[in-house]
Amino acid sequence: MQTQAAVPAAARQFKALGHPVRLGIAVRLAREPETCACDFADVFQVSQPTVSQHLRVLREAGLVRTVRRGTQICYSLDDAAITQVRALLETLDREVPLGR
Amino acid sequence: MQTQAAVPAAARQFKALGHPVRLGIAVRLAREPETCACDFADVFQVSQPTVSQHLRVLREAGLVRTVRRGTQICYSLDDAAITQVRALLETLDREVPLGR
DNA sequence: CTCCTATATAGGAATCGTACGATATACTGC
DNA sequence: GCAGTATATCGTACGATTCCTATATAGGAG
Repeated sequence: MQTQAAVPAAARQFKALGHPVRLGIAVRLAREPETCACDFADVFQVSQPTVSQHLRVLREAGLVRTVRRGTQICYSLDDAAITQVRALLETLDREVPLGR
Repeated sequence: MQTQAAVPAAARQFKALGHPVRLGIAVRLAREPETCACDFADVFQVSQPTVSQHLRVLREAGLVRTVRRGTQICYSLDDAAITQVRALLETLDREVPLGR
C-alpha cells in the first residue's frame, strides 16, 4: 500500500502539472518526444527564461528527462514517473475502466 | 482529440491535487466516501478553517461533491472528474498498461 | 428564542509562484 | 582565440497561496 507515504511526492508532481504551460509542455512531449527547449517559447507565447523555469519545475518533479544534442537540450517525458502518477490517480477512482 | 482544449481545465484540477493536504483528503475520500469535514482537521493537523479552505479548492475544481447530513457536511470524490483527470494523464503515458 | 455543534468566511502575515529583462554559461564552427 | 546560437540563472516586481485567529452563518435540540 503506497497510498500513505507516496502522497507528498505525488503532490509535488501534481503541482508541477498544475500550470497550463507546464501541462501543455507535457502533452506536447507525449506526442513529440525529444522536443528541444527552444520550440516551447513560440508555442506558449512566453519568454525563453520563463520556459526554462517551467522546464526546471518539471525536471525537479522528476517528470522529464533531458538529452543534450549539440547546442540544444531535448526534453522527453519520464515514462516511469508518469506511470507512477497514474497509479496514484487510479487508487482514487472507483470507475476503474478506461484501460484503452 | 480533447488534448488541446482540455489543458487549462485539467491544469486547474492538477493544481488542486498539488498540495499534500488536499491530495491526502482525496486519498482518504477514495477509501471512505461521505467523510464529514470535521474529521479532516485531526487527521492532517491543521485548523478547521484551513481544512475548510482546502475543501473549497477541491470543490471549485469540481473534484468533490457535498451532501448535508444534519449539521455536518459530508464530502465524496466526484468520480466523473477523477476519471477525466485520469484520461488526460493516460494520453501522456506510453506504457499503457496498469489497468488493474 | 437560546445554546451547542459544524462549517464557512473575513482579514492579515508570511511565503511561494510567475513573469520579465539582463546576464551568465555551454557548445559549435570558424 | 572570437562570434553565434541555445539554455540557464539572477534579480525583481507583483500577484497568489497558505495558514492562522476571530467572527459569521446554519442546523438541531431543548
